Amino acid sequence: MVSSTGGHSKKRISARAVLATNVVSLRREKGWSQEALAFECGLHRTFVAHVERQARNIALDNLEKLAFALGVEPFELLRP
Amino acid sequence: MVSSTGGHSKKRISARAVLATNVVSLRREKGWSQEALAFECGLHRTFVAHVERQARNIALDNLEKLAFALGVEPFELLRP
DNA sequence: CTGTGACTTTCAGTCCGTC
DNA sequence: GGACGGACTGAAAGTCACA
Repeated sequence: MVSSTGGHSKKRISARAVLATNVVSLRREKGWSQEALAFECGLHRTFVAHVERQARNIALDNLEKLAFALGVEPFELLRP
Repeated sequence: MVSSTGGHSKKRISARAVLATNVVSLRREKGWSQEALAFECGLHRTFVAHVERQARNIALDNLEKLAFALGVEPFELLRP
C-alpha cells in the first residue's frame, strides 16, 4: 500500500483540490487574509473561502483573476 | 526589441485563448472530430465547439473532463 | 463536420448574518 | 480571521435548429 487514499497509486487528485491547496499556500506566503485576497482579485470574500474549501466549481475567467492577484499564471494554480 | 511577435512583449493571452488553442491541437493530434471529443468527455458537441471558439467561460469541472479525455492533466490545457 | 444565436435549467457568485 | 447557512441574481451548463 503506497498510501491510504484508496488502493491505486495513480489516484487523481481533483482539480478543485489542487487549486484549493495552491491558493491557500500562495495566499499565506503573502501573509494575506481571505478578505485581502478577495479584494485584490475583485471577488467576494465568501467566494474565495468556498474555493479554498473546494465547495465551488470556479469558472475560467475568475480562476484567471485569482492567478494574477496571486502573481502567477493561471496554469500554475492547477499544477500539483 | 525583445522579441518579434508583435509590439509588446508583456501581452498576456487570455486563459480562454490558451485553452482553445490547446484543445484544438490535442484533438487534431488524435484525429478526432468535435463530436468524438464531446463523446469522450461526456459533454455536448456544441459545447465543445463553443469552448474551441472561446465563446464560453468554462468552469473547472468541465475543464477537467476535457483534459482527461485528451489524456493530459488539467493544468496542461492552460499552459501556453 | 463545424459555427452560431437562442433558449431553459442549474449553479456560480454575492451578500446577509451567525458561530 | 475563518467556517458555514440562507436567499437572491446573473452567468454557465446543456440543448437545439439552422447556416
